[in-house]
Amino acid sequence: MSTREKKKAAGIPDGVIGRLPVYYRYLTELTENDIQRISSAQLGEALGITAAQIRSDFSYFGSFGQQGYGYKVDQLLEQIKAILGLNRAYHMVLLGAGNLGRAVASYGNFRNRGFDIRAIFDSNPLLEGNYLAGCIIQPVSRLEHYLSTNKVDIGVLATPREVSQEMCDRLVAQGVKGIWNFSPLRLQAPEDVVIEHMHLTESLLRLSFRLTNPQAAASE
Amino acid sequence: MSTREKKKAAGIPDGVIGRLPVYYRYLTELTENDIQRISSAQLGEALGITAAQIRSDFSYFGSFGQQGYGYKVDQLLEQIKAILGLNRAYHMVLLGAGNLGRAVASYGNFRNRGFDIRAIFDSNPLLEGNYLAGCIIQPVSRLEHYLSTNKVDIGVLATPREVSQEMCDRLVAQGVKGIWNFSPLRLQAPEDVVIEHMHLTESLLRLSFRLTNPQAAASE
DNA sequence: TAGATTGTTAATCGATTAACAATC
DNA sequence: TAGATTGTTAATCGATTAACAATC
Repeated sequence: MSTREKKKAAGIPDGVIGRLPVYYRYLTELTENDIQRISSAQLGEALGITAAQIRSDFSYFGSFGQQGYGYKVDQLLEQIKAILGLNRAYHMVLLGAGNLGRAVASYGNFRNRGFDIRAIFDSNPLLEGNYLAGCIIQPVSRLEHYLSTNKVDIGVLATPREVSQEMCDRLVAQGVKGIWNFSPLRLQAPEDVVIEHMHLTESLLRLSFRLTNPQAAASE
Repeated sequence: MSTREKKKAAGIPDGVIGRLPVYYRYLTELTENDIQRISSAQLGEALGITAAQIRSDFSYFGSFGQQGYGYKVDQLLEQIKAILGLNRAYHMVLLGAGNLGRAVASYGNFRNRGFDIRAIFDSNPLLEGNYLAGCIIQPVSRLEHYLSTNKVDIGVLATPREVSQEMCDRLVAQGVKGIWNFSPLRLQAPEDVVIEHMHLTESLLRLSFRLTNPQAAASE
């Protein structure tokens, strides 16, 4: 077993997973500015990460550079896109067309990267039939029918806290493996379901903590 | 120097800061259900955290329990509220009244905890004068005047990426020490400014990674 | 070739966990 | 008092950093 296989077998650390999107965004910027070559030292300088950590992060997935040269930006970007799973499209459904749901549905930054919200459900009959981001808002009772006739990759939960767990269960029961959760609640789901939390309140409380305890800072 | 002082002097680990809001929410739930007493073992069971870690986390800030008894829920909650800085009000301004800004302004979950958005700015003249969450939308040119006559604690950035750094600079120049950043950009600011990022795209990319690399899971 | 920079190993650092004396 | 559980110390684990042989 190679070092890489050993590292990977133990699971990719959360820190690494968190930095991959950061690399992705910066490399995208570099290609937009026609920069073709970068070293781990330059990358680290730009992102506030040590060069050793960057090389260590990449080494979980392969060898993408050349000694004495560094990395070809476009090649490295392609590798990271592949690692992040960005070479395919994701079929998404949105549950909850309230303020937050509408914002997510209208958010352009991931739409054009293959993350397509293709159906929207809300329990409010007043919203039924309205258009939102190119989708007709459907009653939640139609959820199972939709999921059984469409292979959905990701369910976006922008529902009130009280119903989020039930909605999560219904998504999972129909085979949805990814949940993007905006409701202020830790969801329970089987191990093979991936849940990513976007907790506005927790984020704001961290900010509040850091404002209240300046000495605790260090972060970033 | 006590152990606690030594620990704290080295800075509070991000992991601890991240768990504090989790404790806060769960303890709030317990008080709502009139549960008055809890041990670190029970707390850990409920939150998927080891009891030792919970006690270690608390010990950064003091001794809140009693041997042989555990913790009084209401006392512990009060302590954590104080640690998180929730015994005061925060004067907030929102920059950007687009989809995301509107969602944040309308989001109730932190409004009633002393986080008050008291002014909203947008560069779009069509939005000027409209009401949003009880505030009149003002032109961005009024920002400095507002900040110079109001002590603002937190600026919420829901602006397009292109202008976010400039808006951040203008907030910081007028003494705003906390930035809640929703725009897909790492902001530059002096050390004493606390920046908390809410990066939708990064979150979605982490989800995409975990869906693509199931073996990497382990998380949560 | 000489210079530069990778990928990887070893060393360090820091966070988590286990153990237990203190004590309610 | 006996039982339970804390707060803290020591042990473990894992992630980050430094160093360097490999090599483009």
